[in-house]
Amino acid sequence: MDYSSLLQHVAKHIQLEKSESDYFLSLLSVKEVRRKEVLLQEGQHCTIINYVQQGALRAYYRDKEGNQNIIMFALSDWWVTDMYSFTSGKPSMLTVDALEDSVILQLQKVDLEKLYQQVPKFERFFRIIMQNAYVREQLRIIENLSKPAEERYKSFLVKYPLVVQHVPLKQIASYLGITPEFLSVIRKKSK
Amino acid sequence: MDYSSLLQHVAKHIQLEKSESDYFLSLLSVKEVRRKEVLLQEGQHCTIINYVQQGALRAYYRDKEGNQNIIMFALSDWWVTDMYSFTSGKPSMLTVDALEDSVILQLQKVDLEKLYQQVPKFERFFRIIMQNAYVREQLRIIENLSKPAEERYKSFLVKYPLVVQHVPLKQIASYLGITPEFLSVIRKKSK
DNA sequence: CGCGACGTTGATTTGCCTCAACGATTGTGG
DNA sequence: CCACAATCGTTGAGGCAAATCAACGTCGCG
Repeated sequence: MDYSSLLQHVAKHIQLEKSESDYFLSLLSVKEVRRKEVLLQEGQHCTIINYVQQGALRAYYRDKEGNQNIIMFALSDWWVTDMYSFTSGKPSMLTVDALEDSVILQLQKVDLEKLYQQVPKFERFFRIIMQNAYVREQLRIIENLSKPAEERYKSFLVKYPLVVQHVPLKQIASYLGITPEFLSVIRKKSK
Repeated sequence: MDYSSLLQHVAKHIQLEKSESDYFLSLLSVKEVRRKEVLLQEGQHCTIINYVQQGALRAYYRDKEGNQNIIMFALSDWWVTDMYSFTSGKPSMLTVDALEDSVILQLQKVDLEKLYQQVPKFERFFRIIMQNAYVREQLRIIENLSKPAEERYKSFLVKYPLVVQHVPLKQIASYLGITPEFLSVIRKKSK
């Protein structure tokens, strides 16, 4: 298994000794999933954080009416889990599944706690990851509150060009909080 | 100045030696603000993170049309800043001002960096703070995507009863992403 | 006391949804 | 490798949630 992309990703924020990165890698397990395979089912207790080495995942919330509301896409180099369930221990609200065949590195919550103790630098690493995640979610809230659907769509195209290549339009509609039909109307206007 | 509420808040997540908490407190400066006073103006470079010791702040985004979209309320024991600007160094998108006379403890970005170096435990502390902030924002996105305005309002009443006591309805409407007029319609129905 | 912010009401408009239908792909089992 | 089914993207008619605009009484504050 080639962990170079993960190690490069980590190296952007903290510097590790060889022994530290070895220890870190020893805590991970590799999971290969096929398209549509479910990594986390709504209602389960989420004890795993996933790093996408290759492929594409998504996380969605299913509401009372059964609609899927897409909360995030996760391409290569992204961390994804139900952080609410992961931190609180409560049943997860989200389902995480694979948009295409993917290679995932998994870290158990108990192992993450050990990692924090053995290599406190990872507190810094995940502090930065969480901080960025917080900022991203807040920017999304700002967009949702202040912009109409058409602008949110254009902004999405600019912000996540890679996602656009991997994901059908109806899922982008769901992420934007609109129906596929209405996205279609928007797209026609822009042409 | 009585820092006990801040120290109790910190102690929920990390244990500090006396020398460590003394150092931490030495980095803070106290700012007393009056109702309507601005702590951070949109467009400024945000280099301060604020802890609300007493009172109430809010952060809002002003869109092209000039509408205020309230991003967060911050009561006692909350941290508030424009985290986007704080971390990226870019001009802030948010304005932060006081909803009532308040006592704020301020920490400069450079001092926070020093704090991380001198007392690495604070990496853990802010990792947890950021993680919680991330989860909160994600839950808000889920609500905004999946629930109609009336349910979001009811849910807000349950989740932030203290805010309701401090804040006029039109600001709650803005937080919920609806107009004051429509909130009024919702409230009439519930009676 | 007077003025501006607030909360409310009603009439009208609009952004987006629902439902139904349709070709065009995609993918899958035989 | 084909045939059929499922998913996708799109179009249109009709409907609803929420916005806009205007008006009004109330209240806290200067």
